[in-house]
Amino acid sequence: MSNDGAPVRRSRRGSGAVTLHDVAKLAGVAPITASRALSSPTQVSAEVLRKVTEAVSRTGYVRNVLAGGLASTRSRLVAAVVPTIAGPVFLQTVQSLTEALAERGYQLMLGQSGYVNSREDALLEAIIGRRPDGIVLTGILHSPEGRKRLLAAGIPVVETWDLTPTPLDMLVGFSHVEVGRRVAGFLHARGRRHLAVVAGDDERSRLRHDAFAEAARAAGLPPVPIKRVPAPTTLKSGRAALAELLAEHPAVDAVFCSSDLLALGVMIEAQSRGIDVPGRLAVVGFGDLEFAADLQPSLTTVRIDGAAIGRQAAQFIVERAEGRQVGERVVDIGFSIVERDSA
Amino acid sequence: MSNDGAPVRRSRRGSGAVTLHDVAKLAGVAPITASRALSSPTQVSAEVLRKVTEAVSRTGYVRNVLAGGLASTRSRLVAAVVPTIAGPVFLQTVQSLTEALAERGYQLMLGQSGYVNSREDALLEAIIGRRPDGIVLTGILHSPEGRKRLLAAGIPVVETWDLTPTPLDMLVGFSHVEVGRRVAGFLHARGRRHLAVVAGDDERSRLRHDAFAEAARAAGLPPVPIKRVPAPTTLKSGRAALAELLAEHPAVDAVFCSSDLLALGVMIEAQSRGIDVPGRLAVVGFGDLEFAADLQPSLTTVRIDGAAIGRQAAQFIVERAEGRQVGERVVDIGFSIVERDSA
DNA sequence: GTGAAAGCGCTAACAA
DNA sequence: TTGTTAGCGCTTTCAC
Repeated sequence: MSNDGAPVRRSRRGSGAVTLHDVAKLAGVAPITASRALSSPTQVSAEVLRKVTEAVSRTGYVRNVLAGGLASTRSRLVAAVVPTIAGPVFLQTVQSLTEALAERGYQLMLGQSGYVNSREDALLEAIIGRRPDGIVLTGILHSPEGRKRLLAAGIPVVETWDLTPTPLDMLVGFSHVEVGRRVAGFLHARGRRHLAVVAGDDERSRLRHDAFAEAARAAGLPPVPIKRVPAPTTLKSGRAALAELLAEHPAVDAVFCSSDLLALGVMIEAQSRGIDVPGRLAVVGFGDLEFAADLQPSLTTVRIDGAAIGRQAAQFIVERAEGRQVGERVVDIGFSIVERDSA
Repeated sequence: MSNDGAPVRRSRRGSGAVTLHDVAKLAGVAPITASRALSSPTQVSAEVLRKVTEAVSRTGYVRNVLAGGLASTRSRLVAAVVPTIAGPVFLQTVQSLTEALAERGYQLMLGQSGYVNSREDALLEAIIGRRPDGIVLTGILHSPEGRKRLLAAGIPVVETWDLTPTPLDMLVGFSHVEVGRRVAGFLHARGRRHLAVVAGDDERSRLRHDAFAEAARAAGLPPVPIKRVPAPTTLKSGRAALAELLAEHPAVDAVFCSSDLLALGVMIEAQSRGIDVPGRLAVVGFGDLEFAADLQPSLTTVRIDGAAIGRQAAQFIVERAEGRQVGERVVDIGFSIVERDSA
């Protein structure tokens, strides 16, 4: 032991965990070599790889991604911002995003912006502070300053669930206007004449329903009453909205709802009033949530492939982070009208 | 300019973003002083605070939390592990957890373990690699090695949604056994004699339903048939399960479901067969999801305050991270039976 | 109240 | 293929 006299100045700092240095020492190589053995095994000799692998498993070493991220300016962290995770709409997207990222060694950090933009600033600060390799935005960012900050931070941004005319950066979505038009045409073609809307109070649903109303007008149908309910939408507000709607517009024979949950509420209210669906009233939902097919009657609805949105967003961000240039930066994921019994 | 001769070796590394050094220089103080102005403003003079604040807003500086975390060995990151986020059960918990953490300057990183434990190892590695200040586990961690690794990493762990007899560390939950007993008593007291169960295939629901069946037996009721459906539970599987159940046990007059979604499926199937609920069949759900109160008939169910679980978990972890010792490390959040029309 | 020095644990850049 | 050096951007420790 060469501990002769001089005090062993073991620093009190640090986590005390096994570091790459420990592993390297045990394997008899330089730290950088151990690092390479872990991140690009093909670049080291078989012998080194073996020794390092063994040292890792003997020590239980787990790489400190924070330190790695600091050194490489790549955090392998992706932030997802949703209004709230509690609405079932974006769940599939968040789920598939998490999975697709995890498969490639990235993690998801979750941020909830709420439906008001008060917390948005603090949220952005928290996100930018982590230097994520990308941000996935669901729903449009409210404030122009927010958009500016994001751009200024140089973080790749994927906006989803909409096809905005002026994307910040990358975009995965579909046309809400087209949805509105197509559903109006669908109902019109099936002989419905008194169309109505029950909708959550958010930007995207407004796009759909303005287009819906406009298409109805263009087809020569009477004006479309629109009942707005606060976001997030609930079964309860669907029931209440139908009650109000029928009181004011008894002739209504078709309702387009901005979510399947709302549609379920409308159907339950109709049923409890003895109104036949679809005989007397057609109901169309939005989202094709898992329960839609199994309702009685089964729900006709607009299907969005939320999981595909998540996967595509993950791919965009990973490609960008790894320096591969992405060709097309806007993807229209499309939608389809799933025709079932309720309309 | 003292740029005489010697080349200005500007490194090509780094993100190019504004750093604390830039802010400090602009404010005319040392970096450490700028750091203090930002993290503990009370420790610097008013003058310094003013200058630093101004420099921050002029440069648009956002602190690099990765670097801070590396230096302080506190990442201000908390990992949440759920089987899948797509089931509505844990949503409230994840939502309130995210919010409660954000309020205290912590962020949530989301991990999905799936209902099989194949991905669990990779997930744990990814989590530990980020050196989170805490982990919130929902549902028991499957493998003993996983438990060992977590403990070895020295990361505070909060287990939720259950009251395991041998907690890893901290615990926020309720007794599933007690739920089963109480619901059995509830149905028995209302004159039901032929109890049955429709349940998702997970550990916690098994606890509830074994206790439910046992309580029924103890009360002298006939054996309780249990229909298991794969997790995650769906409306569809609820419908199918009731159909099977009635075929095999036509006398059944009460069904306890392991989720509200399952209960909704059971109710819809009953309705489509002309079986009166609650007259001929009582239905009890689990979770008190937001739609439960507005079904027709409204759903009697077991209410768990998922948001309270999230808040308490956040508090546990933050207190631990900030060195404050937590007194009681196990909290029983309780539950209640919400009596509505379906039973 | 303020600052200088020394890392946190890792990887980019350059060299051999 | 492997190693040396010099940071990444921040905060701890210790001194004034």
